[in-house]
Amino acid sequence: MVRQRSAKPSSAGSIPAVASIFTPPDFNFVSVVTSHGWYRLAPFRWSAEERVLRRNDMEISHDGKALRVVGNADREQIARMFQLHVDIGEFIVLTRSSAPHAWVEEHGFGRLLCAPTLFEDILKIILTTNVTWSQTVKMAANLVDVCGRKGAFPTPRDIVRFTPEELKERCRLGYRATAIHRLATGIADRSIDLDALSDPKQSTEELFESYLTLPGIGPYGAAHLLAMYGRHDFIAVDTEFRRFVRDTYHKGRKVSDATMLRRYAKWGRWKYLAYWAELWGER
DNA sequence: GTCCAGGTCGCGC
DNA sequence: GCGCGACATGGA
Repeated sequence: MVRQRSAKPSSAGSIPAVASIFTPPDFNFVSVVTSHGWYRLAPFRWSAEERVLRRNDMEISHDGKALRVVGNADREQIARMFQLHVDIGEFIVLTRSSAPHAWVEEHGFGRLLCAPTLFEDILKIILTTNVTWSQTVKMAANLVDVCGRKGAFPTPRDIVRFTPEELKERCRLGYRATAIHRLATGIADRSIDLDALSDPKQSTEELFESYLTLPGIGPYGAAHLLAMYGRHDFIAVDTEFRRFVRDTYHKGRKVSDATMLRRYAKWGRWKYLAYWAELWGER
């Protein structure tokens, strides 16, 4: 057992590194963290009171100018998580002339919280398909508990240690276990190359098509993945989008997807973010 | 028991 | 290309 009692960090683990990572002027920490549901999925933990976002191996806060990261502060991963590389300037300009988006600029809305890795984002998107949110939360927690190491989100190698049946049974993944196992296997044996798939030199349309080749990822998931990449040309059409547009603009009447999407055409490469802002502002 | 949830896939036409 | 049913799970 550990007999360490002092406030000093245990000698077994290195002293936690502290890093400061500067953020763009239009960056709003709380807005990004709560931009969508990811902060409620393991291993993320969010304390609204402390304004601290935690994962198994890091603790992140913001002092107004920079992110303060205690623990494993891989800069590339931090930048990915908070979309620090995404320039939302053009979107902000557009919101100034749209009444439903009048609050966006002041609130600092525009960046979406991502996982440190594309793999984690893909899995979590699969976990959101055709289930209730409460089940998504449970499946993510199960994946971390059953397959992850020391509270971390499982890597492809961690997943491949289990059979699809074991994943289904122990993580309660349902039929999603097949796609998740195939994805992990493909990455582990290099038949799926996520870096090549998400090559930023590709056009958004090409990226979309690339994501569609991934097991468990259809048009909804591909659009969602693009958004995590800061590209909002495609709206992830799902029951939530249909409900919102139907109730907000069509008095609850049924309309085609094409009609719904037409409403956001004027937003150009910011369609999904524009819709997401409206949905977000509704709360 | 039935329906459905921030869908995806494979099949038949 | 497009429509349709199956697909695990758990809550309403």
